[in-house]
Amino acid sequence: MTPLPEGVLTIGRLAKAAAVGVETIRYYQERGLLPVPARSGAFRRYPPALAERIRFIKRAQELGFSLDEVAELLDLEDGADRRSIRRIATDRLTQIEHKLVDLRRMQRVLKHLVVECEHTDAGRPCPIIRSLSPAWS
Amino acid sequence: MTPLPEGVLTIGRLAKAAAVGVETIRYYQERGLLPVPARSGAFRRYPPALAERIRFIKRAQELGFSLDEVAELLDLEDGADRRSIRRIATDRLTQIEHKLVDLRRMQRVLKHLVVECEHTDAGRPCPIIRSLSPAWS
DNA sequence: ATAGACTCCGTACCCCACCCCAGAGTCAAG
DNA sequence: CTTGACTCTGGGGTGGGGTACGGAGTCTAT
Repeated sequence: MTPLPEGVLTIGRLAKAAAVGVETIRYYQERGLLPVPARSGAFRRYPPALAERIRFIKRAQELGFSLDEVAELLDLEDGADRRSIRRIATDRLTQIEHKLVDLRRMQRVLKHLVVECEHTDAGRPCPIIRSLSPAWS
Repeated sequence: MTPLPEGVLTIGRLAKAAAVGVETIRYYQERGLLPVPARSGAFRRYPPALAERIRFIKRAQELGFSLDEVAELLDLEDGADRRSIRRIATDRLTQIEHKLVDLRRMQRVLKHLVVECEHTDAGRPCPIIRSLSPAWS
């Protein structure tokens, strides 16, 4: 089970090299993120360099790109069309900034409610519940 | 089609009053977020006050609570067990703070990359792509 | 009595990025 | 040649929060 022709990997070895599951690789192939591999018999055979492409995908995901966005990035991978690449990155940046605004708002409201709840007379209604009840908005 | 006994709503009218879909109400019932309603014949009959409970749920969702968390809050709705209520709220707060840290990291990295890309020689590889390629990490 | 609006229930489907399984086939080492 | 590790395909499941469909039943106004 050593790579037969040197430098050719089975799907399992590629998966290990890229630290992903076998299913992930088949899935990426279906999504068009990886090239359709050569076959020897029924088995897929991969060049080891593909592990780098998979790690590229994983890194992009960690930055919050969806697989569709990653596919776009891969199409532009030669780096020639810098404007398009920047557009994808800035779009993503805008989404992140919107999400940050939302989360900060939630954080502010909840923090306030928790503090208020701690400092409110036990006899009176809990401010957290009260804030959710329509009559008190 | 006016409410038959005064102050009793069909599911459709309750849905309209609470500004949600009919399916949402049936779904909430299944999830245990709403009481099993009385029936007149085969049709569910609701007291109008339930619209407030539904709006409670929707408000809680806007603060980022999951339906499971909302169910917990509803169990504590009388507001007596303030400690438990605060625990749910502070748990949610912790989740939000973790998410904020993640998003700020993504924002920082992407911002940096976009700026770098703008100020880099067109002849040299795009820094955004380069940053995703394993060899350059 | 009939049209049309509403409701019933169950089931299936949406998105996303996979994971898991069964059953059959394949491969290399001992 | 056998063993055991690997791979193949196809299909289903996950979670979260619903939405959509469709045939049948029910209600109300005219």
